[in-house]
Order: sequence, then C-alpha cells, then structure tokens
Amino acid sequence: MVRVRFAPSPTGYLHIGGARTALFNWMYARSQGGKFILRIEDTDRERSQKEYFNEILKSMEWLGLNWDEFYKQSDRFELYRQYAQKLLDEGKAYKDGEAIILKVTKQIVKIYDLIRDEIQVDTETIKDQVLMKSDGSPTYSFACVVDDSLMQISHVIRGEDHISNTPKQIMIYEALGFKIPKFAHLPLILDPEGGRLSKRFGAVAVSEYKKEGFLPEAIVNYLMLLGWSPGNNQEMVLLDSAVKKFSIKKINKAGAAFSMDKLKWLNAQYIKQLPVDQLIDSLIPFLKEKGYIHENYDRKKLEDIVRLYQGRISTLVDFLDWAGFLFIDDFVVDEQAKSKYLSQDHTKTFRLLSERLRQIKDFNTASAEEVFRNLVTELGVKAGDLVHPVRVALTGKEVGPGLFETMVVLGKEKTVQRLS
RNA sequence: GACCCCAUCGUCUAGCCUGGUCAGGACACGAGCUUUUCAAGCUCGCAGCGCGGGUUCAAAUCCCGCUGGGGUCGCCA
Repeated sequence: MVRVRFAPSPTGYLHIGGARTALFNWMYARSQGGKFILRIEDTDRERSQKEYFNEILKSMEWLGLNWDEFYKQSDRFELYRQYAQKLLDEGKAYKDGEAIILKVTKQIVKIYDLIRDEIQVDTETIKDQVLMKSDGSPTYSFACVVDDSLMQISHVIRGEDHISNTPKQIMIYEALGFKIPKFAHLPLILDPEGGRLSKRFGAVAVSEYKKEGFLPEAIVNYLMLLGWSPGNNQEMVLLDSAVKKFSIKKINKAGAAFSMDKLKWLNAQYIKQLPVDQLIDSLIPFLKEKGYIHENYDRKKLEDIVRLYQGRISTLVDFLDWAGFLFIDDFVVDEQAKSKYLSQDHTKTFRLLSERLRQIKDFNTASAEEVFRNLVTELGVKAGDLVHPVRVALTGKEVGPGLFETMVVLGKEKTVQRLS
C-alpha cells in the first residue's frame, strides 16, 4: 500500500515550492490508490504560528489537495521521547546535558532514490546527530523518521534540499530497527533568473496567487509541469488525467525556473474555457471587495460584461482593472490616453453624438454603430478619429473591447451622460 | 571550503534507459492575417544538445574529465 505524506512546517506560508511537493505526493498517492497524509511539523514552538497553520490548510484545500489522514507533531512529543530513551538504553545514543545524541558510526550509506538512483555517502563527514534537544523537543530528522515509520510511509517524496538529510535519517532508521522507505527527491523550483527562490521574488505564498486572481486549476497545472511532463506535447492538463499518467520515474532531475509569463498564459487559458457562470462566481468576491458590486447586483448585466472580457483577461484581477469603469463613475482616466486623444476639444462632437445616441429606442451594438457611422459620414471625418476619443471618454482607457459593445454594456444612460 | 545533486532553444520541456527520425511542443520574442484600438485567435518565423576527450560505422543519447549552476554542512525544518 502506497502511503505518502506532505510535511510542512507552520513557520511560514505554503509557498509554491511546498505546493508542488504536496502536489506530486498527492498525484502519486492518487495514481497508486494509496493514501496522502498531511503532517504538520510544528516541533519548533517558538517559530510555529497558528496563522501559518491556517493558511497552509486553506491553501491546500484551495488547490484541491485533499488529505486522508492528518497529524501534528506537537501532539506526539511523548512518542519521540520514548524512542529516544530506547536508543539511550541500547547504548546507540548518549546524553549531553538534557539532549540525547545519536552516535554516528563510520560507514558508507546508500540511498536509493527513485529519481536519481543510488546515492552513496561516507558518514565520515557526518557528526553525531542530536535526536532530542535540551528543551525536550525532538529534532526535525528524529521526529521525521519516527513518524514516517509509525505512519508507515512507503515513499518519502520531498525537495532536493533534503538529500543531505537522508543519510542521517537512514542511520536513525537503522538504529531504531525500522524499515527504510523509498525516497524521491524533487528538483527545486528556481526564481525566474535561475537562482534560489526567495522573498526577493515577489509572490511565493500560494495565498498571494489567490489574491492576485489566479485559478487553482492553473496553479496546479503550472506546478505539475515544473519537472514533469504528461508527454504528447500537452500543456493544459487536468488533475484527473495527470493522475492517470503520473510516474515518479519521469520526474526531471534538474531545477526549474519559475515563469510568471507561462503561469499567466495558463491562467488565461483556464479563464477562457470556464463556463461564464463559474467565472462570475469566481469574480464576485473580487468585485465585492473592491466595492464594485454589493449584495444586490444585476447578475444578467454582470454576465454581459464578463462575456465581453472573458477572452482578454489573464487573471481575475485584470477584470477589475479593465472593467472598473463599468461599475463606478469616478474611474481613473489614463494620462497617456488623455493627452493622446482628448487634447483637442471634442465637446461639440461628443454632445452631438450623445444627443443622437439618446434618441435610439432599442440601444444595441447595431443601432449604436449605425448612429455613430452616420454622424461620422455627416461630419466628414474618419471613424477612427472619433472612435478613440469616445472610448477614452467612456472608459478612461485607449484600449479595450469594441466601442459599440462597450457602449451597450455601459448602458445608454451612462454612455449619453459621459459624452455630454 | 568539504560533501552531495544537476546540465537540450532566453524559460518550461519531449527525445536519453533500449545510440541511427531535418532535435518535437509550449511560454516569451518577431512578422503577417483580422481590426475602430489593445488583447484574443490563426499562419509563419527566430532560437538549443555547456566544453573537451573517448567508445562506435554512427553519440543529445554510453564512459571519463573540465566548466558552470544548485543544495547541504543548526539542540531550524
């Protein structure tokens, strides 16, 4: 039975590297009909915070990485103490003050890694390992080994940064007489320049991506493509089909640089193929928070607006930026657009257009366009000479969807009003 | 520094195991089409096996070295 775990420490938010580790563990469990366990490694009471704990759980749920079993190391201190005592009794560990330390014997430790094959390490360079700290709490490696054994973890899938911990942990397994699980060390996610992923690189927390308007499906899709490929030149991969094709052996060995461009592209693809109703539902919290809509809003009208922008936004927040002028009257007018198209006085033409539009009975794209084209012909100017200034007057921007579609979603009343 | 891991377009990758297809796809970038603008979409294009040795009739693919990058060296996890 395959049993894997994701073991984050609540000393920080769930970041994209951790999310990918969780994802790969989850995919492996689901692909093998095994169990996915979430274990919170909160042995460091000083640095662990409830806030991080909550954020990690929420982000996991948001991404759709449901777990079958849940544990918290802070509930298990007695267990670690017992096993440390056992090693003490057997003479495999010794005390230094209150701390309990494992004697490291000289040997060549062989690690069998599913991704990298065999790795050999000479323990000559490894010093005796602290198992229990002076304050009575277990060290990371010790708690990790005890838990992985007791929880019958079959495969330890974690970041490459743990490779050098592995020989130390194998010695603990051996001292305890525990069965050694299989290991798979994932390549690390690098920042866009190929360096270490750090706070210096803006958004690292999963919750940050949620705030920026990314869809969980897109994040998950992007993350699985970092170090793994479903084959067949496929880019958009739903979790279900990825699970069917998933194989640890096919995971890459080299680190992967994070590309915001590609993530955004994927997010745009997911937004495009989302049923409008679902897109509206995803947009509503953002619109409410921004104060663009309140409890009572016209869903039909919102649907028209969303349809107009669905194909041109790459994040949910983009929608707020592009369509804000439809919800509020004191929208920001782009300075460049203003100087480019509104530097000369259009008052008279705008008034004329406004008046003609006001008289339309059935205000739709066809009727608005007809009125507009007739006026342009009458004035003897090119359509574009009026289209752009009008767009800026109505939307505050020099770019956007077709002008007449824009007028219709804005509504006759506001269109007329903004032109006069 | 020591130890460990890694190396295909700028980036993510397919191909490597089981040597022999113009090294394929995607993002980004460039051009064109479309068009009232910008996106989107469609078409086309640019661009890569880090270097040096082997092995072989034949090497991106197997072996060695170099270089480069990354990771770890905590009573943090």
